[in-house]
Amino acid sequence: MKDVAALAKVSLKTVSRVINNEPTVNPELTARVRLAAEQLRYQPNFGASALRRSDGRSSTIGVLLEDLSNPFSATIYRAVEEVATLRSVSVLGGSLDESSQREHDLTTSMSRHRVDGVIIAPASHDHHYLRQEQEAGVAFVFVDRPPSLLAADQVLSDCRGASQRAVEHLISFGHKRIGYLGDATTISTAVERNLGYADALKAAGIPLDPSIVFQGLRTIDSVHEVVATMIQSDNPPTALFTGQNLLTMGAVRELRELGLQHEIALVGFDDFLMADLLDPPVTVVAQDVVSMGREAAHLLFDRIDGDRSEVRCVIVPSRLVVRGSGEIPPRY
Amino acid sequence: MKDVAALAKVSLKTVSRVINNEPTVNPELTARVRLAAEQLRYQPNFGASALRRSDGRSSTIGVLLEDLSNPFSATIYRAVEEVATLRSVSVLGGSLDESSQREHDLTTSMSRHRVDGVIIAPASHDHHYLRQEQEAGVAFVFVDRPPSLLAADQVLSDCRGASQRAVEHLISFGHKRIGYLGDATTISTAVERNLGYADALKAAGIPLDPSIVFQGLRTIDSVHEVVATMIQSDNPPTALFTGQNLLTMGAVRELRELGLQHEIALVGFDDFLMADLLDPPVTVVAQDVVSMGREAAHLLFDRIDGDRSEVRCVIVPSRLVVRGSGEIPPRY
DNA sequence: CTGAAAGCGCTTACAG
DNA sequence: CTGAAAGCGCTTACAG
Repeated sequence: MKDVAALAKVSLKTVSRVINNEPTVNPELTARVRLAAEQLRYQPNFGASALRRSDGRSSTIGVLLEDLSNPFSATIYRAVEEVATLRSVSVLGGSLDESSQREHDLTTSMSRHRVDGVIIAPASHDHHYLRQEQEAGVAFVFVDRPPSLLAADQVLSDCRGASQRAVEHLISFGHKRIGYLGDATTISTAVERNLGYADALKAAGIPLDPSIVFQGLRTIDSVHEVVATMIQSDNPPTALFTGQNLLTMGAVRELRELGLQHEIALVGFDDFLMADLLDPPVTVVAQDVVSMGREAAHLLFDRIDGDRSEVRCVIVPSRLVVRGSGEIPPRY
Repeated sequence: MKDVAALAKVSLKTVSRVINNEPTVNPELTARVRLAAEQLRYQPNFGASALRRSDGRSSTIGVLLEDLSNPFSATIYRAVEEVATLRSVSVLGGSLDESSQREHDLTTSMSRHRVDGVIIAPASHDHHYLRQEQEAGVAFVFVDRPPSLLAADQVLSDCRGASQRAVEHLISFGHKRIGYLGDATTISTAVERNLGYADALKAAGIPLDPSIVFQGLRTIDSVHEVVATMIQSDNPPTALFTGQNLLTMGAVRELRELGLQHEIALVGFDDFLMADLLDPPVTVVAQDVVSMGREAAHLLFDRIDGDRSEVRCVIVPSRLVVRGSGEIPPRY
């Protein structure tokens, strides 16, 4: 900037004015500055600018999700990026991998980068440590999972209600024995989905049988054994409800291997690519992931723009996508 | 930092030494500084630190890919993040969407953030504009697609050779009439894959028939019409080679709709989730995307660490995954 | 409308 | 081993 000022024969301050598009600059000087900046390929230094600005804005936000390589996180990231781009805001991304340690490390890193705000799908269950940050003016929006011990905006999908409707859908086809496969119970959405399952059974007067409820499953492979065990038991389920993407894929695979894909009904939580091309096509609860990301971004930027209204909680509705696997009647 | 120094009753410089883990500090002072920092919840300011440091390092890199919500880009991002995390480096992510404009905007933004390096899967075909940046010390590594008019490290997958082998695989089952579906010819990998297709035909002495070669396809939907037209022509292909993920899925869907999924052979470039569970399971060329991301990250950090050796080009091998759809013999 | 001085939070270069 | 001064690239607050 010093060099630009020298070349354009104006003061530093005038260069600063031109760069920041302040209106009160003589057009001739503006032209001279722009030319000089062009010639020197001058690029303003965001960091130095943020350091001195009174609002301290870095025009950078953090997006901390479970795993940027999984389709759910990737879609949220992209939806946020879209909104951020419109405001020329850069995005620092990070994957938490269900680790509280990484959550701490990455939020610390965000704070050292002096981001204006953070969108987070948390791994930990105690967020009071973010309180200082919030008070220091960093906006936080929780997405997919609510904050614990911290008042902050959140964008969630209706896991419990949507799960209940999905299981009721199975019940409406005559199923009374519905197996449940769910993720780790440390994950709030997994708990919600399990509750929705229980709600549906209760509403239909079906007793909950813990021997066909499996939680704490995390991968496609972990599902295989569980499904095989359930199916080969004395009193196997006639339908399955899977609480997550990868678990659904695992169940599809195992049912196929057992040759039971047309005998045992299946409804999964979370849609996935090609679900409609499998045999049978898989009925799922589809979350509106793009809306979740977009909503979270809008909330965040509202806060960054100074919205001090009380904490908001946005629930994004999910819908049941009927394709075939969930409409198989019970075998007996 | 000023406050920490005051509370610990030491100079600014001593706080700076403790924060940066310089060894030459009296343990007692170190303890006092740490305590004060703890009490004040002091977080060092990366930006201010980078501004003054002699090496100017920001401990931030940029990762600019086609679309962070697609599995290929997301996997690369994640692999890079993994390596960056080990070095406590933050990652600014961006999606280019095949737009040269966005490529310019985002590289400019990276440069204003004073990133130490950029990993990029470019959209444009002229990268000489990055020359200044390079000379200013910013490392660039191109991934998936080579740079044009710029000398820079690159990590590519063996598109041409792998495509040739895939088409030869079809030929080995007796196919002589193999349709080609490919992405926009402005994308270098799409061109390479098409060349591999042509190589295989040539090596087998099969004339290339332009009436069954379709390029410039970008989405699942765009494929439907093309496949239908080819199949319903007087002289339809007995096999298809699809040059990309989404095109393969589109072809699977259309063949299924035409009821020809067991009649017409199909090999796709790029693996995808559930490909093995379709009927028939889909034979694909699987790129080692994680290795590509990891290699790119290692190259980048080598450069950031001062490696000034000549430009490197890493080719990551792909492999043919035989599953069923590619082993269907010709109908006639 | 323009500019000279001060200072953001930090590290460098030097003196003690 | 410790600290006072200067300065990174920028914006603020003020004077003209």
